[in-house]
Amino acid sequence: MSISSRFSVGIHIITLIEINKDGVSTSEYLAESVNTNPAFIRKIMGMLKKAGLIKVQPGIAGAELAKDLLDITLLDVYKAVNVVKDNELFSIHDNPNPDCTVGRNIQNTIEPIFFTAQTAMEKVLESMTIKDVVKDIIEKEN
Amino acid sequence: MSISSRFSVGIHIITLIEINKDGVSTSEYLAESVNTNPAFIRKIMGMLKKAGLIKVQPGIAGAELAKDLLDITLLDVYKAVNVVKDNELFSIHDNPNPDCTVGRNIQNTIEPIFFTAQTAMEKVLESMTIKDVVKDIIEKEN
DNA sequence: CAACATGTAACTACAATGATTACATGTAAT
DNA sequence: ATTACATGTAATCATTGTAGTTACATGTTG
Repeated sequence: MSISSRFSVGIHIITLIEINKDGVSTSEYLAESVNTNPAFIRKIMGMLKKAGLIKVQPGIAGAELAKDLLDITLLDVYKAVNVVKDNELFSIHDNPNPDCTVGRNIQNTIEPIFFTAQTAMEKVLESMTIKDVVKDIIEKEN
Repeated sequence: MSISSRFSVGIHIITLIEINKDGVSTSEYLAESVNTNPAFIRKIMGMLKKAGLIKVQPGIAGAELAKDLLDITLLDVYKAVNVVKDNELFSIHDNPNPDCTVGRNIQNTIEPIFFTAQTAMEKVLESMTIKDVVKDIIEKEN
């Protein structure tokens, strides 16, 4: 199991739109950098648009950021591309036997632990912004 | 995407072996509590055994814990059942375009962030032991 | 040897992913 | 308005992982 690459592709897209802000970021242009096909990029762009992170319009070439770099966290992107449902990073087997001490309690016991673990992960994503990513890439280029 | 229920089932199995320590925990008995089939339970038991968490022997009915309750963390179980490969909770799209500033740096920029996030999640799992789970279940019964 | 449990392999149905094609919709320039 | 081109979106496909199930080989004990 791995969290879908839509997440890393989403980060790539937003980062490139910023770095290419003086140019026109079409789905074809972005697809070439990501190394996939334009339709897949457009699907993800649709999700980012729906989440209010980027601006795209039918018929008009190119995408722009809809928010300041500092106001787009990696958690925003993660949620936008719908890779993990709320509180469902871990799946819990269903219908354990209610006639068994463990069976009738395991779900309620495990659920808060999984929630805490998932939240800890998401907090890290929330602490990083696209600005951090852009900055790091620019530094790596020098 | 969700992390396989093998993880929660693994926790269930170990917990039940402990709570049923005066009885015999066969794969059939465990399967009934988990509400699945014995072969699936045996597959997971094989993983837990390989990881040194439980003791099982071909031909001999029942399983026992191989370690003290306090020494089995949820991270141990998580790693045992092989639900997420090391450093691969998040997948990163491969072969981004090296001719693009973003393409040639995105992987190296994102990788440590994802590692930090995954580690934060796993630290939570490491802080909880089967003893905590058993204790919570017993408390819930009263 | 009989009864029974574990260890595995094989097969199935199902769902998610990412690639790809195709086409409808929308915009702008001529 | 027609042409050129970009976005939006649906449909299809191959691949992969999951969980369920059956079957049987292997091992132990009475």
